[in-house]
Amino acid sequence: MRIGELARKTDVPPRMLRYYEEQGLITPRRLDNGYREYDEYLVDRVRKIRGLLDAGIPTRIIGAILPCLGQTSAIVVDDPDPELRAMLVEQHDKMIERIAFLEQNRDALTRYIDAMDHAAATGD
Amino acid sequence: MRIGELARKTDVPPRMLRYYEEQGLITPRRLDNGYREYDEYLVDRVRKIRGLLDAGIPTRIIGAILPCLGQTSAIVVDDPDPELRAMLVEQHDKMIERIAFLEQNRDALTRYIDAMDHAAATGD
DNA sequence: CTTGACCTTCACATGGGTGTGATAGTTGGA
DNA sequence: TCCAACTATCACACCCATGTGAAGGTCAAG
Repeated sequence: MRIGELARKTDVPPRMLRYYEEQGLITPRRLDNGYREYDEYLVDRVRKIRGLLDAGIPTRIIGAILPCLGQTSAIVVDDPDPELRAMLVEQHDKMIERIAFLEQNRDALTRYIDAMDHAAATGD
Repeated sequence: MRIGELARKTDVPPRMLRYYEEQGLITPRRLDNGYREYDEYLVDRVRKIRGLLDAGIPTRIIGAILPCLGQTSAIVVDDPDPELRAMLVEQHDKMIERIAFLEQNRDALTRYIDAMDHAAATGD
């Protein structure tokens, strides 16, 4: 598919798709026109990129860990690079932290909203 | 405490503490010198701000939800503003999304790291 | 009284993600 | 054939979080 369709499917503007390409996160083929041609699997990939960006992870890091996030992890393991491993562990730990933190705040918001609703239902 | 001590305790540079103040996230008292004086409870608050920023939440939103994240939620509920409620629910939902997303990727990283370790332990 | 560590404000810079517009080439249908 | 919709590249600009440095005030210790 071309860039417009991918943009529609992922709700990510073409401008950003080109930017992610520039950052090395996606590498579409080119048609004879020069038009970018995206494979279907890139839809998922772009969604993943968006999620990671929204979670505050910069493209540099995304580029590094993206190849390791596929469900078919068995294939990719061939060079036991200790530096890569350290980095993955680091990002893994950061994610755990973020999750715990967000869970806390999610619960706090739940409580607050419930309290609002309760206050509105009983007194006023 | 003054800004330097708070900076040390929270690992957030003074520059950023002033910035958060400018954004309305913290409001320290002033000594007769003009020096900022921070209460102890602001340590936690700054840590919360950092966590939210790290999670990709902009200061504008942080300012809006921060008053609702205290553990003493019972006190603050007095005006049942429906707009506020809608916003809180929106942020709450976004947090849930982020959590689910991060959990997925955390698990993917876990699997990948395990696979690396396994590959290193058996073959080479 | 001076020095050094702290604080103040102000301003300018930078980096990353994003928006927008100019200019131009391609394509497919009326 | 021409128009509309798409695409391409390039450039400029914006917001936001952050760094950095200048110029100066406060204060405690020597």
